[in-house]
Parts: sequence; structure tokens; C-alpha cells
Amino acid sequence: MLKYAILGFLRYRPMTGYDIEQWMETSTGHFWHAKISQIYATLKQVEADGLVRSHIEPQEGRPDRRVYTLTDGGEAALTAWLAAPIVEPEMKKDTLLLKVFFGLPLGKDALLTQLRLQLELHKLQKQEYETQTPQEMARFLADQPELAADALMWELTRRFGESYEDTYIQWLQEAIQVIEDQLA
Amino acid sequence: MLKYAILGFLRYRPMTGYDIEQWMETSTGHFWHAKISQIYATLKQVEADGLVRSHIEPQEGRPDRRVYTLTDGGEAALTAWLAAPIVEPEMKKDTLLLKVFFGLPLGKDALLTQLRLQLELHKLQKQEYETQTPQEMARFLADQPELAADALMWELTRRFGESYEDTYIQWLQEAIQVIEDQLA
DNA sequence: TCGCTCATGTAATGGGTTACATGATTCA
DNA sequence: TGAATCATGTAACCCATTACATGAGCGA
Repeated sequence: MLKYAILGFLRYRPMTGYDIEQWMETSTGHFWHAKISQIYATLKQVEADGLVRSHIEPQEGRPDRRVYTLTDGGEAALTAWLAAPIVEPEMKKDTLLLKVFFGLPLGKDALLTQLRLQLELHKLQKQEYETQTPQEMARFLADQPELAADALMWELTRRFGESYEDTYIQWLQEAIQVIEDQLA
Repeated sequence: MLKYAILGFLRYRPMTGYDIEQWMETSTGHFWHAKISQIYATLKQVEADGLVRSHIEPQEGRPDRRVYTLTDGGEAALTAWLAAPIVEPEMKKDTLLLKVFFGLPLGKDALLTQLRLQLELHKLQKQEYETQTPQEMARFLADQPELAADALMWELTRRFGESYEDTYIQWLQEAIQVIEDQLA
């Protein structure tokens, strides 16, 4: 899957592994991420599969860049993947929910501490979606104005993040209430 | 992490790996799941760590059961984990959001097909939270009435699932609207 | 008779994280 | 002077999925 995220970024323009990691961190980061080491490894793979091509750009004073370009085969693979329907719901994992589910023996106070901490963190996260993320998008667009149409899609995913955090915050507040009221 | 889910279930009562999988599927399944093969492997590990103990219960006509019991060390490890604050936000992955983010070259119609399919699936998922899940919880409680207090926690996680699906559905409807209106 | 449930496991493979290794430039 | 940025990669390890293997009983 990371494979396709990489192809997606390379459709915008040729990039290095390092560049891809930067983009990912500030754009898809909240719903798709990868460590730099994995990106390098995956780039090697997709090059072996003929989906990308690379060449070295020498630099002075800093390490040479290996720049990857999307091939026609790569573009086709990307579109095919995009079009493939997602049939089965994705199984997510959420540590907090697991801790709540099994949390009774922890007792009221420790539970509330945990939940209140999460509430703070999710409020911060929401703020990031509201202020930070639009700024990043603007920066990308300033760099490559030809991606204006793509920015509409980016904005949709940003809004998802915002709504998700709203829901999480609301649920945490409700859970805190319930535990305050109904736990001894 | 699966490790602690397993300890959590064993706190309810001694169980086999098979039992744990059944519980997981119908209770934590939406925020924590595992394949049976991984459960068996992890049980072996936690036994080696002294967190659980096992004995064989012979059966006739069907395979013998290896029943696991939580040790004192296991209970302590579980509580310690529950109490440990979750400091960094969990990085989730969502294939649909990735496809939306890079989805522009797919074109209006294919995008809408994908989103409408997801809308159907998430509506089904919501229904499951509303009707199926409460029934499963009732079944567990009927079996072990002493877990009534825990059921309050279970219900909180069920409500999260419900809200999450509501949000997802709303977002999908909004996204469909935006794409219908603003894409050529 | 065919497939499902009960019940346990191993082996191979894939996906992802952490740690290691290198090295110049720039900014506080 | 010390940390961050730019830039690339490998190796070991852990977590998770898929495939394989076994076998009785039960219901359609």
C-alpha cells in the first residue's frame, strides 16, 4: 500500500526518498505514514518492478540525490489501484479504546486521568488540522500551482481529520461524564 | 499490545486461544483484532514470560483444550499497562483517505462509485453497532453476570464505534456532494 | 457428501520499526 | 560547541497475515 502512496507523490513530480518523507509527514501523515528507512526500501522494490526509474543528481557540500520518476507502467499501476474498490472494511487498532474496554480494574481516578490526557492531546490535534494543515497545503500549492485541482482532494481529507477529532473529543467528554457519574 | 488484550480477556475467566478469538471478534474486534494463529503464538510467549499458566483439558470426540489462566504476575502486568499513559497520538492508516487524496486522476465518476460503495458499507457497519453489538454484550453478561460493571466500559467503546460511523457517513456524503459539484 | 464448528499449532512471507553507519553545512 | 538539516542506505528484529496440516462430529 505504501507502494501506491509513493507512486501518488511521484505523479506530482520527480522526487527523492527524502522529499517523499517530507510530503508524507505534512500531508497524508495522519492517515498514511512511513519511516524513511521503509520508504527507501520500497523505492528500491518499485524500481525493480519497473514502476519508477531513478537517476543520481550530484550535489556539492551535501549528499547526492537519487531522484525517482514515475514510469508509464507506474502511472497505470497507480490508476488501477485507485479504481479498485475497497470491499472489506479496514480493521483499525486503537490502544485507548482497548484500555477503556479492559479498564474497570484500574479504578475511577486512573481512568479519568488517562481520558483527560487524551482529551488534551486530541484538542491539540484538532487545532493542527485547523491551522497547521491548511498552511502546509498552501505551501505545496505555491510551489506547484498546477496541482490546484488536487488540492480539492487534499482538503477533503483534511476535513475528515477535523471531523474525526471533533468526534473523538465529544466521545471523550461523554466518557469522562459517564465514569464520573457511574463509577464508585 | 495483543499481549495485553489477551491478559484482559483472561482476567474475566480462564480460556483457550480459541475462546479468546471468539470474544475478540465480537467485542474488541472493531478496535483490536488478531488472527487465531497469532493468538496461539502470543499465548506461548506470555506463558514463557510467566504471565499466564496453561493446562490441558481432555475432551472426547473433539480436540483437547489448552486452558490458560492469568497468573498474579499477569494481572500486575495488565494493570501496569492499563495505567501507563498514552503519550503520543496513534498513527492510523486509512486506505480510502489515501485513495481520495491521490484520487483526482481517477475522474469524477470512478471517484463517486468508490465513495458510494463506502457509504453503503459504513451504513451497514453502523447498523451492526446499533443492533448486533448490544446483543453480543448481553450474551456475555448472561454467561458471566459478575462482569456487569465491566459492561459499562464495553458500552463506552460501542458508543465510540457508533459515533465514528456517523462521522464517516456524514463525511462521505459531504465528499460526494463536493465532488459532484466541483469536479468536471 | 460437503462444508462448518471445534481445536491446536507450525512455517513462510510480508510489512514496519529501531538501530547502525556516514558526513558536510548551517544555525543557535 | 552541539544540534538540526540534508541525504542515503543496510541489518536485525518484531508484529501480522497466509498457507499448511490434522481430525472428529454435526447439520443441510
